[in-house]
Amino acid sequence: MMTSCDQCVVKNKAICSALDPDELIAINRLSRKVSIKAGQALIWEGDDSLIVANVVEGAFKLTSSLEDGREQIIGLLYPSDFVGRPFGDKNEFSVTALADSKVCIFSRSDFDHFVREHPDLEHKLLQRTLAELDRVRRSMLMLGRKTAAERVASFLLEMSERLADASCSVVGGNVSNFALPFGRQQVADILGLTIETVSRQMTQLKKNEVIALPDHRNVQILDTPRLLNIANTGSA
Amino acid sequence: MMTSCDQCVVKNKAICSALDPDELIAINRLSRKVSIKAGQALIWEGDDSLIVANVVEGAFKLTSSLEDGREQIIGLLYPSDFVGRPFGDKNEFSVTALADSKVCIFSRSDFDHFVREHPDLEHKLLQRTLAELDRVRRSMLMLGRKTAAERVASFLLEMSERLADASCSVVGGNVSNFALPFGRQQVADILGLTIETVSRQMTQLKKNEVIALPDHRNVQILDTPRLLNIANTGSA
DNA sequence: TCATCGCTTTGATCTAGATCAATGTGAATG
DNA sequence: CATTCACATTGATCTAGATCAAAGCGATGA
Repeated sequence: MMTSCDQCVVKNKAICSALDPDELIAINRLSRKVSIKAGQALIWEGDDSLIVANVVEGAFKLTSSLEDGREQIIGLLYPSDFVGRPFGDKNEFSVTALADSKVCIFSRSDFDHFVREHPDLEHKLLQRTLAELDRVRRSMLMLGRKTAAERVASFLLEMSERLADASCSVVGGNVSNFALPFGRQQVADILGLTIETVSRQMTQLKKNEVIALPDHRNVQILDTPRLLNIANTGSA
Repeated sequence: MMTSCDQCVVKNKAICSALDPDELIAINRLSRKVSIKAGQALIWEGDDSLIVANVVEGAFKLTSSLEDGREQIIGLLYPSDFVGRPFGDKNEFSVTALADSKVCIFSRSDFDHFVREHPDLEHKLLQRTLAELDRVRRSMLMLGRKTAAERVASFLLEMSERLADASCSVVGGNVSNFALPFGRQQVADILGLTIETVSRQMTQLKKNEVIALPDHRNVQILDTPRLLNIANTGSA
């Protein structure tokens, strides 16, 4: 028996990978694929938690804002990532598409029930939540205690881990190429800085030949050890 | 049949509350109560994840540090809170007692196995982890985007929620009394500020009669609405 | 009762990063 | 191919909060 889950591009990485074929058929009945245009919100801060979803394609930002418009990006979500607040009645954060995206949506109550009946799925969800908690806690150290230079360096290293294009890496070298999936303002909102400070730190790194900037979106790490050093101690 | 869990002061609030009497007997065999003196570490950043625990008595801080000694407090742990990193092989953060404390310790591998065999327990753990994730994400907004005045006000409100002593509240009033379980430096490490800035913000709030400070450890909130306003907009 | 010690507060100054203000750049559009 | 528009960079200045440096407590203990 075929389900649309069989053809899902994230079936092996999303939490669904915990399910066997019968279970996939069951969960498939609860889901629907939805397209979201860049800039469109999937979940609003303060909304009741009515849906949860898997990211299938594209990218999202998870944000929290102050009344006067100051915004902090709390996390980035890529294909196979899980979105939403299961087992809770409010969404405390907004989820907005950074690029044209596709998600596989479930009603939260359907999902909650299904999860409780499938411990392996619940286990996958727990593991993901624990990993995300580690990641968020790491960024608390960054936001609370790191300088602008340290933040930008840490950010570039983290992005290169997530996005490094293996096909571009020079054999035997430590060169790493990647395209940031968003602009400088978003970087600033991730790092808790202003756009100008981010820009200045980037040009500084370029001047010192730690990175190259072929264009505004692309980054090439030239000297990983030095970048690592800056990320952890601020000193070049 | 009696187990020491029967007499445990946190049995109704800790994750163990998901277990029935038979299961309590089983998990009891895996646990041991340990006393930790104030200032002593239970877990070190970077250690292998060999144990997990429930806090039974006292208070702990969860911290992350930079090589040069800058420290960020990532969370506070009170009785019934769960400590440690299940289903992972490294502790990314340190856990240190703020006061003389007692914990109920499990070997991580024992605990991991036991949890996987008891879905209700795993569910409790998931709910706790999701709630903690919400809390940590809220503090990312604080660390990334709030001013010193906003941080201190938010902190006092959060502490009053956690620690407000009902017996001290004036009938019909909105007065709220509580004792901070730690000194100014720790507050600074929670808020990503220096001790001097925290102190200045506190005296400012006192001068404006938003709070009273009977002594260094005790706080009395005199004007909750105004404090709320400062927490969210910075303006008195 | 008065030293001592570990905080906390207060004051003076400095600076990293914000803010304000042009200027540059490159992709999209007529 | 100019024009525009959305970002990014760069420069000049300002300021919130850090840093440096003295005092104030309020416990402890001789």
